[in-house]
Amino acid sequence: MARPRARLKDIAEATGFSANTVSLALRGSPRLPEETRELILEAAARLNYFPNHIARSLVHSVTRTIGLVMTDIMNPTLTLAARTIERQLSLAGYAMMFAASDSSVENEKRAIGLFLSYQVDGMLIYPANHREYDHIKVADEAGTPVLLLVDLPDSGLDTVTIDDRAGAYKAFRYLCRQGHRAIAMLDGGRALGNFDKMHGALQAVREAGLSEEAIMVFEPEGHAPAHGFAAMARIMESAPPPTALFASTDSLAIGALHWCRENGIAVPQDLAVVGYDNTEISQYGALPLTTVNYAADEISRIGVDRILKRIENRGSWKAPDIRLIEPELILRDSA
Amino acid sequence: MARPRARLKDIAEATGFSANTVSLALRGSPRLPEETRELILEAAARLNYFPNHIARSLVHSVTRTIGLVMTDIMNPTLTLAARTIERQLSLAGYAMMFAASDSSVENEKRAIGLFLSYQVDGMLIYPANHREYDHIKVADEAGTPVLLLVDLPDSGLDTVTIDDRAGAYKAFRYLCRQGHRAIAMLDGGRALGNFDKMHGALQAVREAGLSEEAIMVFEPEGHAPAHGFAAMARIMESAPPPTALFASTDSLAIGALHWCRENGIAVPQDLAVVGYDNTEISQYGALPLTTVNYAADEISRIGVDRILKRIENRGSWKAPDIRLIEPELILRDSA
DNA sequence: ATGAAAGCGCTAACAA
DNA sequence: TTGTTAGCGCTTTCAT
Repeated sequence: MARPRARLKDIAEATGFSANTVSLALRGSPRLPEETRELILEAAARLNYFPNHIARSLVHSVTRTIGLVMTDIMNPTLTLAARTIERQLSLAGYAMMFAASDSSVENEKRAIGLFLSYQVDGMLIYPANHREYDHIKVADEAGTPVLLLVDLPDSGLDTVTIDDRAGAYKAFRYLCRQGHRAIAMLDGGRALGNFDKMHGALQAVREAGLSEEAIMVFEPEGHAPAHGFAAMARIMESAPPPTALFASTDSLAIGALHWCRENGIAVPQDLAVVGYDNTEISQYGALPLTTVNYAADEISRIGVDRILKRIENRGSWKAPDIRLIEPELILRDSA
Repeated sequence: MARPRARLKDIAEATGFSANTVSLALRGSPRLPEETRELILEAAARLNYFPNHIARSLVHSVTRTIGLVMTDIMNPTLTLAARTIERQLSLAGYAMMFAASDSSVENEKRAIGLFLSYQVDGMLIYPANHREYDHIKVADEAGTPVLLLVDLPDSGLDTVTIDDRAGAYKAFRYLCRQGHRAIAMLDGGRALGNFDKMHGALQAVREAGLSEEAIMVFEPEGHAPAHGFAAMARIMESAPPPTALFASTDSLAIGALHWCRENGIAVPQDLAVVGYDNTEISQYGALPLTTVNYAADEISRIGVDRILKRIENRGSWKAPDIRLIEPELILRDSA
């Protein structure tokens, strides 16, 4: 029980061949006679052998592992992204290591350091902060390809992400066209230095011929539904109260809806609500919620493709590439 | 740019010491003079050195990595579990590899094989099927500790999980006491060989002095909200229709609620709904949903603790331990 | 057709 | 206090 695992050497001794021959046989080398190979494969099966990937990695300096660093997997968008990424990697024969930063740059640094020492072949990063990303650049420059899933302006890093400016623009254009003139914007990104959605909102409001004051900005104290819930009390105290709400994530929107339900605000009759980050949960979630489709699935697929291509190219690498995917509104009975 | 990473040897050459001394210095050996250590640390920093964990793992036959295999991370319960597990592992200085089986035993086998060849120190498994688990036992017996997050009867494997029988019992006892006599049970576990919830339901119904026919069993065609949605059409066609619904996961319940909303069924007035697997989403989710608290958080914490203890004990291992956590009902305005 | 030897980057045992 | 040697399990020349 729990005897040491079989090694090449054990198979070698069991069959009378050398470790080298065993290695060749297991990898199906054509230059070995049928007979020899079968003998070895049989012994391997009998000894319950399976290869030690760690040793192989050490020889090749390639681990076929990639690291995924995310802020918080409880955010349904990121959950979906994580799932798709794992699937794609698995199909490509890569293993995935996972770490959560909880939006803390310190945690993110630690995770990246961990992954580097584990010699991952590349990393997909959903960064904690839009301003502090030197540690990410350093990793990339030291030779471990990094792909960002959020656009960090001027980072010079490879990126595949949603065009949040365009997404917020579409949401606000839609609300303006519905006649709303007082739109609350519950925006969790500002504190982390992300003003993309704000810029899109402003553009839409301006194009509609409205004053910028049509947008009432609020910052939640976190990203969970509870924070959306808490913020609503403040929001609805405004005079006059908004007739529409844009929430920068579905999680916040869900909390906001909960507050409305408890406080007798009918959605969408009394308050139109637009979320951001469409996921299965909200799609089938019995919530009167129009959302901007973050398309986490699509960026994940494209992102994995991209980084694997880069890893497999090794030396030859061109300019960093920033790919923005434009999201669409998913209309339901809201707004 | 992308020059090969610095190794101990490089620092050795840069400082004039031997690789061994450098290794000692970097690990803070007390038997080195202050001066030497500083010299070496400085050079290491200058060369941007960080340790190659792969090489270290090869020497120690210990990777400080554990593998997590789950059916589907989109299930909010499992999302929460994954997060907690990652956190706990990270605190303990372990890295986590992740793989999803999508409830396919084939995928699960592949994932486990992958993890074994990556030499993980242990695995946490949320199994795909309640009957086929030989491949899991084999891994454990071959010396890689496995901890199950679902109880597989007679598996003889270490387990930390929710007592689903007790959970379903409480849910049905509650519904019976509210006067319900026709309770639909949307149960996604049966197809996979899990009858725990069914047993709990039967017990409650019997104790209430009702016939077993008070339970109307339905099997969804999958685990996503969409499957709960689809099943509802069949469920509400029954004559007479049920006055209460028990859904074996919150995802199914969410889909069911969506169907109710689209079909003018008021919850909980027309139909009481009890879900299973309480998560943040449903807690703040603006849904009139009573749920059984799966306590994914708690089992994850206990589970990680357990497996790390076992790993660190190495040789000495006693009888397998099955720990059942009893869930509670989270009442809201439903039922 | 098969084997011997060297080496991936690191650590541990033993010398000096 | 520091260096030398051997070896973790595997792959890769290069011999035979």
